[in-house]
Amino acid sequence: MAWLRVVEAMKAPVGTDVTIRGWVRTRRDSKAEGGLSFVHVHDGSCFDPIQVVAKGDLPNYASEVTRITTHCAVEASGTIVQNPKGGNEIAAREVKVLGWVEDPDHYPIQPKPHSFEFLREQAHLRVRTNTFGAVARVRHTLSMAIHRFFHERGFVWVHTPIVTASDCEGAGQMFRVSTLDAVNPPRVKPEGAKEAPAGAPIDFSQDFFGKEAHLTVSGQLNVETYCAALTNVYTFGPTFRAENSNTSRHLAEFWMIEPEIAFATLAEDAQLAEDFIKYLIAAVLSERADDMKFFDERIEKGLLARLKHVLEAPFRRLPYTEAIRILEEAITKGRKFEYPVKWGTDLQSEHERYLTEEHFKQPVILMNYPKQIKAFYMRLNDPGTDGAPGDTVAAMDVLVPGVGEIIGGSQREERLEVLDRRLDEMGLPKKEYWWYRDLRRFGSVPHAGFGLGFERAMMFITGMQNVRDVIPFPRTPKSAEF
RNA sequence: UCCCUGAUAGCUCAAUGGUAGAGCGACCGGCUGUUAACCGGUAGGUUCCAGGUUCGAGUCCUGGUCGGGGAGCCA
Repeated sequence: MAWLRVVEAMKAPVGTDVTIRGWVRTRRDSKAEGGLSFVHVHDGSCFDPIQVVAKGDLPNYASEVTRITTHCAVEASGTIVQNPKGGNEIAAREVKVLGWVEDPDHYPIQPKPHSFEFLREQAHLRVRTNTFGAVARVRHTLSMAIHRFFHERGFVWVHTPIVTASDCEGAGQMFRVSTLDAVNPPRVKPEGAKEAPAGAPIDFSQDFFGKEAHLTVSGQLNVETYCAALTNVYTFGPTFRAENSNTSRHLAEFWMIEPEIAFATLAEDAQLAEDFIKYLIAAVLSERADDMKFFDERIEKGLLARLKHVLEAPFRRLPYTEAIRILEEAITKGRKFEYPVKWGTDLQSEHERYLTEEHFKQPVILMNYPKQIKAFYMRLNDPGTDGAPGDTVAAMDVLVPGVGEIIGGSQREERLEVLDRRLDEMGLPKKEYWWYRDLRRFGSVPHAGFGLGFERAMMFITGMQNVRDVIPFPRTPKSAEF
């Protein structure tokens, strides 16, 4: 008898002989017809469990079937029949218990609502619940859609390194990677001295890589090198930030997607970002309609309407300078903000939300920011772009209703002399960027890219409120239990 | 890191400084092609940790640990 996944058994013709395997959600008993039990079994292949109907004449009915509790592992064989209220169920000929749940009184997961905070402490078991099963499937579907989007467009997936020995990837505290004795590390000895004096600098030349090494905070600088040969490339991998951030939107370990396109300007970068987001939404809506219906009903009311709106609305291109003007106008009309609006300063999230949720009511791509609030590698615009009162760079942020910033990107500075001036202005050592600068010396072309935080995209698409609940085993300050 | 807030049964929560309780879940029984099932009963406690005040602390005080919300940083 064929073993079918639950999703297949649900669609099998009435009369088919099947075996299913999985974990029990709930069991209900009836004394009618000489005793029968309704056992709901799920195996992760779809949102709904399948109902197994076990009758009292099964040899192990009293001894085992009626003792089944939530999350026992079972194998059930029988015939597909029509449920009186619609849908397939299995009239069981045999129900085997493959794994009991010991001490069900103290089993943490019960057939009842649990708080996400509690389930985070049971990360090894929470994936057996409705919500986290749905999150896992959507996360997989989103990952596949990301690769498919780029693959269909001729992009090459580049595996940028996890360990980096350059300490110049930009802002953000990094995790150190070292094999040195942390308690008693080797220290630099002065010329001719036998012993290093107390408090001397640590001698990283003796470390594994011969220099200080860290976990990556971004693959962008590396991926730019492949962009300058393969034209269209992207990274999709883990990223690490040792910031002491305790919020519902930050992780110490998260996944990031960073496409990089050659022979392209900011306008093409923005178009790519819009096409990308719409592709992802469409893919998840069509491939995981069951899970998305659950998120819409139980996690965020109106989620599907919000996503469909993003799918249909064109993304509004808006120069930063124009955004400031709109915000100042709103203030003169009486709109109150906690933080002031001033050209040259970064927009607060309340400003971003006003623009995308109240003023335009559609996704907004903010472009051309003041150079002083952006990174060194962003391309310097011509003076007077958008009528700006100061220098701007070709940066863009994609803002969406309900979540705010979801993508940050830019056209990169391809002119060596301008890049060098920016490095000098920001006090960054040119020597450390020697290979990045080489790209501007040997066949430099205009290019652009952006970064999308994968878990933030998950929050945007599922409506889940805490980033710790859209990754299997979240790493945050003071927390790496699993 | 800062501000606010919390930690009591497997879970969600109550308990004026004076015998630690309920609902759900688990277990037992009743009823029922059940599906958030329903009805009755039973069991279940290091009140986060370490000190302190008090005749007496779940409750008050001090310190810590961890959780949640917000802010900053950002993706």
